[in-house]
Amino acid sequence: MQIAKKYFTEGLIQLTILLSLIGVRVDIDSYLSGYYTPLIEINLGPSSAYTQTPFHNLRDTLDGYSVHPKCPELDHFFASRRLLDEVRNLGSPRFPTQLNAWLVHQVSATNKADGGPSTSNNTDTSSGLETPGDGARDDNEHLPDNGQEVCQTTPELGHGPCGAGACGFLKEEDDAKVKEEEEPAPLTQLAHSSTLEEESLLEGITALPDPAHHHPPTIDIDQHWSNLLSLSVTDLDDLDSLVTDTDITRAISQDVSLHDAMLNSAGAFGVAPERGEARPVTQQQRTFFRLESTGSSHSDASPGMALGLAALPFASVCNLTANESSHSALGGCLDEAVFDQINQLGLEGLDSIDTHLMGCLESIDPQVLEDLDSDSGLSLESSSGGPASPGSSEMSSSSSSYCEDECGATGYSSDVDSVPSKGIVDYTTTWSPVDLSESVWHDHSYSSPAFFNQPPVTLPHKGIKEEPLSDDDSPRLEDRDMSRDELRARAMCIPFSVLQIVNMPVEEFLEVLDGHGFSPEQVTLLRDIRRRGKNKLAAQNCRKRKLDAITGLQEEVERLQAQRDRLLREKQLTAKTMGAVGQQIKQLTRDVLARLRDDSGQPLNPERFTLQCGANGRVVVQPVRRPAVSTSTGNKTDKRKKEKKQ
DNA sequence: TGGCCGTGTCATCTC
DNA sequence: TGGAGATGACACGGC
Repeated sequence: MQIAKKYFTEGLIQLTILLSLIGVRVDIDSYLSGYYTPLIEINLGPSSAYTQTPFHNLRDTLDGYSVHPKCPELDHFFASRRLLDEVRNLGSPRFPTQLNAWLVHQVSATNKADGGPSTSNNTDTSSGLETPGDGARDDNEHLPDNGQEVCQTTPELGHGPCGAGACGFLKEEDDAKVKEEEEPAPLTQLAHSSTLEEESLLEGITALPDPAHHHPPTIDIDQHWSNLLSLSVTDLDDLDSLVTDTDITRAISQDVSLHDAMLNSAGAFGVAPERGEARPVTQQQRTFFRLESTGSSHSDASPGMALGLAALPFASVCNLTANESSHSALGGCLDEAVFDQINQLGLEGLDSIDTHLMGCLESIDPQVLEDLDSDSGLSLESSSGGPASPGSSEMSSSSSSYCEDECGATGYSSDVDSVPSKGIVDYTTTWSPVDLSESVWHDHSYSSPAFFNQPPVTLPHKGIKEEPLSDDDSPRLEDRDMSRDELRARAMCIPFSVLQIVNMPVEEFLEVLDGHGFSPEQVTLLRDIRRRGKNKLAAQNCRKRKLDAITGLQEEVERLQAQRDRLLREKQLTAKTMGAVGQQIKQLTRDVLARLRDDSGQPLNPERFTLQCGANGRVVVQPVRRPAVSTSTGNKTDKRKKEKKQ
């Protein structure tokens, strides 16, 4: 249960950080303007298709900076786009409004405590966001009544875990808006948006049960976390029931937003809802946990997995190899804790397998190796298991440097259907030298959003492929499901998985080559596996970049075409304007000259005189200078014409 | 059955 | 000099 609490808490921390980050960087476009903020790295790390640098590389850099050293601009561009997509995918676009509501509440409390003006930066943040969330806020504003009516139209608030407490928030938001219209919001409040939103989030979780009592802004966050951590086993076990009792019937008709998820999560944290339906709550819970995932979009988490898994023994979660939802539900929660366990495993136990290795080498069937070498169609992915199979491999079990889930490239993934969960589990337990007695679940696949969107592993042709076999046929089935490199490595009794070989740092890889007494064939195979694996990742990223480049170029073409059309229209308009102005000048010149008289008292002939405006502003009447001096070419032409006439 | 697409792999280049 | 990444090209399988 401690583990579950830890995961649960870490998930909350991640979600809180995520929300605060979103709230801080309300100007999403700023990410596209050249900033290279840690936020990008944070979001880029676990999910970027271009960040195939494992953690062992990131840990030696400035918090993961220089992720893509060879192409930082392009990487940044893609990372920014990815970040933008992630922010947009977080839920309905109303979440900034709700965050602002928390912020308003917090600011108000702060101001009350400080005796300062009760203002809000709601306008500032909203104006900077330019998101549809403003529209949602406007919808609330346009309601006939505030307060209770707002509660009814925002079921996630009114009937959620906090009840009137949430209404109090919105009321306060409305009040803040009224005050905001009266006096400008101080810009300095923006600087506190991150902290305020984090505190507001915590406050929203813990203080919601008591709507009449608002915690002061100086509330101890540690106390909140202590309260959260103090949830007993029964509390956690009852979370599902609590959640499913929540009445969010009205929320069914709405897109699940970040705010929806948060409020429901708050309801799960010890607030007994009054009534409700199970399905929409579960849906929102899924969204909630998706938010705290590693940036991937698990769209099909299994109902009931959200909080139920938190109470499961960790090993049980790990063994859900065929259940993608397990990863989607608690992936973000588990990752960090999982890596802690990964770090504790290490490669120390590898030294003890040399004896076993030698024994295996002696038992290698030469024919097997020959068959393997004759096939170049290596399939690294098939052995990795992919994100669809959480129990993919034990790659990260040797050290944190092998964490593929957190830092592996999220490029294109393939062969999910070829991922044999059964084979993987057996693979990790039968021949891996690493102690996996704890059944640590690591997703060592080349994590990809496409992977997460894929249905669970039970694919049709896979089912056809897995005909019932006797126990004697199981090894052959595993061999068939494993990738060729895995088979090669297994046949050569190489005590590392493909992903281990691919993702371990070069220093460790060289140490492995030197320190384990591998034969030259084994060394060659290890190098080939590593090369193929890395090249596979590189190819995936290369293709991804290519597609993104094509998309970017298409957008650029469209933009330039629009710009060209606009410039052409401006040109035409300018020409028309110039023509009109010229006509006006001519008319004015004629009028002026008609009013002027020469020495003989006759009006000036516009054909012979014109008006010239000098540099000093004086207007001077000048005789029209006819082109008396023509070019030599013109003279020649005239002469020729004359000669022809003659 | 041919075309398209995604993917893995190899060869090669560059850093 | 070797490792790693990038990328074009090719093969293969699925649709």
